[in-house]
Amino acid sequence: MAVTLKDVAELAGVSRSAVSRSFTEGASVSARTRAKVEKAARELGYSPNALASSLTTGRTKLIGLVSNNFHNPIFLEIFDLFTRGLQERGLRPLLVNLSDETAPGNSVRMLRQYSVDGAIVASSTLPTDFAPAFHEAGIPVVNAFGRYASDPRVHTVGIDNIACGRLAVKSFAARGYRRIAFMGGPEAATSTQDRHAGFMAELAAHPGLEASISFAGAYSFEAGRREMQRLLQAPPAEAYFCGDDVLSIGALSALRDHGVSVPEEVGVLGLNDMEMAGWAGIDLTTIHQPIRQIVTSSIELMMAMLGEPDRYPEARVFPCRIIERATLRPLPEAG
Amino acid sequence: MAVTLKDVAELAGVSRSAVSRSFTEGASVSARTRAKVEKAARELGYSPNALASSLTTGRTKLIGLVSNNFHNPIFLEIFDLFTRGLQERGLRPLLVNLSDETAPGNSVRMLRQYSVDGAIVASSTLPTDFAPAFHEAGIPVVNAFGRYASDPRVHTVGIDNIACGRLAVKSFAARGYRRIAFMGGPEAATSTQDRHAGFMAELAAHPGLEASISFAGAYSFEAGRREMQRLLQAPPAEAYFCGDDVLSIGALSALRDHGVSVPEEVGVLGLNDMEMAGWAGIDLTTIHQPIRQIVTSSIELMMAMLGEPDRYPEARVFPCRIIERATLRPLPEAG
DNA sequence: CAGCTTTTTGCAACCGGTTGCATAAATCCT
DNA sequence: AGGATTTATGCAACCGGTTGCAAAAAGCTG
Repeated sequence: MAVTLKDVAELAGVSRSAVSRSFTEGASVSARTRAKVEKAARELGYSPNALASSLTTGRTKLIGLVSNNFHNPIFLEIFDLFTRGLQERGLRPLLVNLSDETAPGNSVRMLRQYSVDGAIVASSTLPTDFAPAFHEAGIPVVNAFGRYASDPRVHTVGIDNIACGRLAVKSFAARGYRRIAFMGGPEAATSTQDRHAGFMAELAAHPGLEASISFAGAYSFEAGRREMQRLLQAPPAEAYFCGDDVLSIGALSALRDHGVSVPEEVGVLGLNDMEMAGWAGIDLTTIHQPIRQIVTSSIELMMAMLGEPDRYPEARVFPCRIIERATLRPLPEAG
Repeated sequence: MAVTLKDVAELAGVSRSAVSRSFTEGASVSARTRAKVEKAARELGYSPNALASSLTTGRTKLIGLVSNNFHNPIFLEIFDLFTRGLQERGLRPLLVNLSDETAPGNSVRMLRQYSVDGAIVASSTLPTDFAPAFHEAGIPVVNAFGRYASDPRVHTVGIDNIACGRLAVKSFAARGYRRIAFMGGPEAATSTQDRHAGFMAELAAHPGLEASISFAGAYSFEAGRREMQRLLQAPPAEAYFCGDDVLSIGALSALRDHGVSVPEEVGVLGLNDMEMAGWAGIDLTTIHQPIRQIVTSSIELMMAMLGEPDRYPEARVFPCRIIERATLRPLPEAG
């Protein structure tokens, strides 16, 4: 049924090695044999079996793409960038949906069985020892959107969530908000913890500010809406830093229903700058996370590791900046 | 570096076949050897190489998941369902992002090289001969969200887009709208064509109605918004059937900006019923597409085909129904 | 315990490729 | 032209598993 090397060799009247060599870049074959082989291959509709060759070459060009964020629309943008970027470099994404799993055992085992050349863990919510487990199992790994650490155990690409937390407080202060609030995502997510930590740290530097803290159950519209509804039972703060855009949009919907005007009475600041944040009618002021750069950089790092598996681990951090839209008061005019 | 069958065999003091058999369900091994083997395997941290075994068994458990819809948030929901469903059945999704490709050649070749056991083409916009190309290359294929045909060449699971077009017109008529409009997605998408055809067909049965037709450039917010802005330069219709929810949401934003009240002055009907359609503040009346059932059914069909590759092709069609929300006038009270 | 069945085991060939090595063919040089 | 190099080719072993087959071991019967 499937046509193999042998069939081509027979038709072309050459040895199997000759066929194999004709299909490998830079192998020692004369132009004449290569031509014969290519002709025969074309006639038979042959294409080499990548899996069989991986057995001897030790490379499958398979990259595990591991994630647990299948409910936040920004991850569709991220998957798009990852899959395109990997494909452009001849790599194939093998997708692993963790669902609610938070231990690495299963995915490590599975990806080892499939001999992936590497794994990209794309998540901002997994525990810090998740990605290193791949490294320990001998799988080159890049942790995209992972927690920044000054002494990373594995390659990490993302933003400094602590700095984001600080940035939020600074922006609030600069715009004259005084009673401010942190409304985080799930408390177990490392990104939430770091943003929270940054928020608190910066708060200490602004004695004039008062802050309140709460957490939503998930990075989702419903969770944000519900949490804001709960908060609105008491007099609200003047500005909320929400854990994420989709959470912010949920919060905004609760504020609107409650007849609270944004940004006059209450300001909202998101994080991510997903496509939807810029939609007319939403117009969310948010901290931009440079996902395109993070993805590109993660893939570059992966490519580098394929050539040099023991590459010394590094953390790549990208700066975030505020995108001014309509849910936060403008900065007072300088002058 | 990697630990193989041979290592385990040596440690356990048995033959390589014995080890192989210990890891295959229902093979002929005594309990005693299996125990020895398992112990040795555990000590060495062995797990069998799925790719090597695929060479002889002819099964990789790899399923190509082919799509080009990486800009419509509903596809995140769809990917979530597919990846979970496949994983639960021990299958591994190999993701193919077509970007703007519309010819099957590349993906067929690639998936053949990786000896996938099957391919799921998940798209409502590809040309009708896309999925059959996999079949012709000997790859079992299911076309999810594909065009319904009474004589399918390959397994097709989805909705009857023609019926959806009719349903839209019927709903408009029942609610007393008279000047109605079809605002489709990209004209080249089969789903757009079918919804359009259904719309026109049903229109013929309602002599009292007047209709206008237009198409947006893509299934996206921006495209919907821009198209509605264009339409609003002339007096608008009373009700629009938009090609898709995200398109509808774009249209709604243009209507709102224009000060047009929905559903009083203009009604909007979407299609898909993605999560976002139900968000407070959007509350889009829409035709529900049962994506969970479509995905589950596609996977079932794939499983069936793995056992019986020449299975006679069938089309599975799921009914759609209107979800009543706030962007269409209610039905007049019966009585 | 012999004789017959059934179960377990190892051998060896195979899956579809790659690659080191020795040899054959082509090319270069004087 | 003849010898020295360089390039091209095929053989055979190997990658990490599976599996048909025959032989060995175990189980059963009387």
